[in-house]
Amino acid sequence: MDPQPTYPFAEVEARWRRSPSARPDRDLPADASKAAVKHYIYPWPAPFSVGGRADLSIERRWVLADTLARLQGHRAQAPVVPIVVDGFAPAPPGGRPADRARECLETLEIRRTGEVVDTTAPAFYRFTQWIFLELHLKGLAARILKRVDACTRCGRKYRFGSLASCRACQGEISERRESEWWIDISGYGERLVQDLEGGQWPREEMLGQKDVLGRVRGSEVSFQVSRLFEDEYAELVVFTTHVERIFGVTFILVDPYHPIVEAVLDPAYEDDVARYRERLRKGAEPRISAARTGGFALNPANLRRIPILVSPLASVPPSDGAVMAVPAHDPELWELAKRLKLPIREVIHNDKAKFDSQSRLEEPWLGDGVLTNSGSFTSLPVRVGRDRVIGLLNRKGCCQRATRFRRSRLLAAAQGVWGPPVPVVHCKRCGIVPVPEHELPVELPPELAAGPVEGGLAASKRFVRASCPACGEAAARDADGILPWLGTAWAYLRALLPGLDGPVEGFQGQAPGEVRPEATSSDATREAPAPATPAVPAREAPPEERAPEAAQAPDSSVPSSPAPHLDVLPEDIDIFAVPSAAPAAAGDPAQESAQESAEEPAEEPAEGPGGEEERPAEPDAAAGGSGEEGEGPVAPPEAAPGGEAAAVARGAIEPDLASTTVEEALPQQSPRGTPAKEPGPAKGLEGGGEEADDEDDGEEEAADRLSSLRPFSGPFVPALLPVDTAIGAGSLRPGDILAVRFLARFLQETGHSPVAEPFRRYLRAGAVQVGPPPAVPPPKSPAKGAAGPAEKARPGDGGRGPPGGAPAAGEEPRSLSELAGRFGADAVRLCLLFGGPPPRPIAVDVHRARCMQRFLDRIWRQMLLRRERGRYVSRRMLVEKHQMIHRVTERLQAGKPHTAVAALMRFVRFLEDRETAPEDMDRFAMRTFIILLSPFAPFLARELWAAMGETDDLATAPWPVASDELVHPPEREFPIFVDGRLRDRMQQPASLEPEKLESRALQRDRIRELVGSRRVERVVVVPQRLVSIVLATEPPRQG
RNA sequence: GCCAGAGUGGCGGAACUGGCAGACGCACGGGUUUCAAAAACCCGCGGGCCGCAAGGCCCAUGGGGGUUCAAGUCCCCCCUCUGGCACCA
Repeated sequence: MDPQPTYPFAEVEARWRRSPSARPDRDLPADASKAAVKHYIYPWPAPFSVGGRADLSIERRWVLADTLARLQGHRAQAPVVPIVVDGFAPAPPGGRPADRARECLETLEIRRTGEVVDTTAPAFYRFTQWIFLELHLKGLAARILKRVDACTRCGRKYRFGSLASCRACQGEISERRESEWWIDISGYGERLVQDLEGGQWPREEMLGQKDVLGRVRGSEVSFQVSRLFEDEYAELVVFTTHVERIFGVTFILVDPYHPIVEAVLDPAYEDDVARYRERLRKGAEPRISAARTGGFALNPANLRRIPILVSPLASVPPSDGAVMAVPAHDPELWELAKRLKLPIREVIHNDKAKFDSQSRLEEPWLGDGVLTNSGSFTSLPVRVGRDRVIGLLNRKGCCQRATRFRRSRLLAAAQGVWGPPVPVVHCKRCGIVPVPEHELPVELPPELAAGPVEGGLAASKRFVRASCPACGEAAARDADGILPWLGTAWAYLRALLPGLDGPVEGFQGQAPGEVRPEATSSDATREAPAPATPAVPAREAPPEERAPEAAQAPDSSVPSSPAPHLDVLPEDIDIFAVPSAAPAAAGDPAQESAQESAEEPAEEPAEGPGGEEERPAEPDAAAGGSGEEGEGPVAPPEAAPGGEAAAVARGAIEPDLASTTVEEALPQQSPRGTPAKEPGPAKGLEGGGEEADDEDDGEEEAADRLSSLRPFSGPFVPALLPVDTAIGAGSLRPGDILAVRFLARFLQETGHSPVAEPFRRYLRAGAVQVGPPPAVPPPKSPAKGAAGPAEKARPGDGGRGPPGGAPAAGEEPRSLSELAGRFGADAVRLCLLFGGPPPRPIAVDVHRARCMQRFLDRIWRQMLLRRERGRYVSRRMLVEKHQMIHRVTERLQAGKPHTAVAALMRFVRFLEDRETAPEDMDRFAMRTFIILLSPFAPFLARELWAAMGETDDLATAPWPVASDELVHPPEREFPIFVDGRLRDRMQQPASLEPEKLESRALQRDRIRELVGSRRVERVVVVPQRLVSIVLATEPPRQG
């Protein structure tokens, strides 16, 4: 035989790439109503880093999407497959990701719909910002100032109060404030959980999301609280899952920074609490500890006065900063009570518990039991008691059922994050003022357009300087960056709105009444909003030039000038100054040494100055700007002294768990805590922590402020949503998906999107590692393979033996284009599909690519051979063919492309079988095979198609349908079991009646022999399947 | 610690609602071809036992119990690993 012909992929690909009809991408049709677009496949946006990557995870998603889309294409549909590149994600910058993505798509012959969407394009993030504003106006997004501890040496950040010195470099820890924007989703939790059931979520994803949301059902109990010698009462709401234990509550713990502390703290205890806080911060206090506040609460059940203490134990979820302590039934509280000599009162009795001679509990009882010491509820079982207690307290008006969610907020923007700027302005007079819609986008300054820069937005003075859209006074732009998820979370809508790049009514920047004074004029990119290639004028503001503190900061343990974060403000706008009368942090210089991190800790986003005092301060205040650095007209004022200390002194104490300050309070941070009322999402946040029981009003009011624009209202949006198949990245955490689902709900509620659930089906595609498996895991092989093959494994031959150590040099340096160049695009596609089940991570390497290439060669040969000789089609061939159709179709739709490929391979194997004549495959069979092949290996398929002389368009050739009759042939083999063991088989008509199957089975020689003289006790016949014979147990002679 | 998921040949992995375990691929062994090698092609390939052979039997889906005519699949206990949560989103 001649040397076996091989598939000349290079030549074929070149030919088809050159062909004008081969342009792989397409646009949404102009007229939606005529279009056959019915199917929407959405590969999750991803960062697309530039340069050699050892990771083809995105390509895997794209190929999977493309393969599924091609299948639909054969079903007379033009599926929509947008490609979105998330440039803001923390990927190494240094190029135009969108361009590289385009190249890659072309290489792999992936069809996309429309242009590659880049989240970093101002035309895109204009709407990210717009959505952000909608969230803000609806009262869901609010700004919070948060304390963090940061290492003064390496900049690493830690939770406030958690450490005494840097875990990584032992450097000194100092407090710093950071601003963050959070979205309150507590009102959406219930629906987010419920609607999981309806969707086609893989079990794992569903559980993950539920887990992240962390729904806890319980009750809220309000306690009257007061200072020691005062009669004035305030209210404290405590969440608990065990109301029935209310009679056992002997004290109350609150977070050391809980706002209620302010209300109840007795002057006599002020020092104690302050010291306690400080000791906690330094790690000098154990977790199980507490300090008295001198405040008391009234137990509504038995009207006893119980002390209020501050303790970190109060912040353990699901509690949100206050717990009613029942020490008798909680180990930690038990220990605390013992230490502080607080009373312990048994309320759940069980004889199994340990009691001392006076029948007092000897250790906390955690199990079940009946209520005791509980007034009229005594001796009720816990379950019953709970309902009764709720009933009682409810009548007293101090208890209601409540649901909490562990994740009730989403981080939407933060200081130092590289992302679209938060489109608001901070004005001394008006507070937080949204940038008007028509001024969107608020573009990134040029030095930040291409990638993150140390110090972030706040470092750009020109950016920060602005004027208040409301009053026209000088103001400062918010310097926080919006997190990547918010951009990608609406990208599936963007892809259906091709016009969104251009002018959109209501959004064009240069509207008549535009108020944008000096701040704008210097900003080059401002003028050209649209698709914007922000001509980056080579970093006009090198980071070094700004902020002298940065230079002095790195290792100085000396507190630098307090709060350098104000250096970004123009000197004449002293917006966030704190009353200079404030006790200037006198007490505590250490707290003030906020400073920038010179080097970024690897895992934290770039972090900058900026961030201001909470609460737009009273206008009369002025903190001196010492004007350290007079670059241009902008002189950074000196920071307002005593940010934190002053705040504390004024009593503006962080309401959230220990470490955050709300600027516009999120509901659950109001002193009362949050009643996360089920049905009503989107309570107004405005007005600080005022109780929003009149939700309707709040909502209406908010609605008034929402945008009247409907930019997302193209014809394709209702036609194609929800997305039919979303292909998520393996790296997506459940919380990320949750965020997208939340946003979808929000957009639906506000009338911007027709669907609340964005995805009909969700597939996850795991990571792809390029190259050979990481290393030889040494512990693995020695035990078993010691003698045989392990010894013989030849390490030398071209990366073969998987455990054989490093593959031959020269083989391995790889990239997508190199692989595609050596083995062809189809082979790479197959690698990505065949590598394993989508959710799992796979590897792609030269060896695997070659295997796929070999498979393509085998196809090539068979098809050439049969094109010459094929004449007829046998029944055997038909059955094989239809089984292949059935398997490929079903497996591909099921999201298991690797088994679909296996079905193709199986068929090819059948063709190669000796028993299969070269003549046995007619033209139709070949057509069918090629069509089935084409979603997986489009180049080869197209070449074969042309070689067959077919002239119709392969891409839209109708997908074959498997005939049931042939998939399940009329004659089949029935296994026969005797006593549960496979003993014989017989060929019989598939639909033979059970009775006949039974009798024919019993008549078989082999079965008669096995049965012998024993009695047939039972025969189980499964029609279409098998016969199972049960014999009576042997007569008991050898028993 | 809490919650969830997964453990199948030497490897990646198949197996629809309980119904012939190991599809497909790799690796490995033998053979054909070749001066030789690569490539290609053919045969074999979970383990053990009986048999010259055809063939047959037994054991095998982390371990141990159970339900069933029948268990990788369902139930209980245990072991191991992974993921999520708990200190961050």
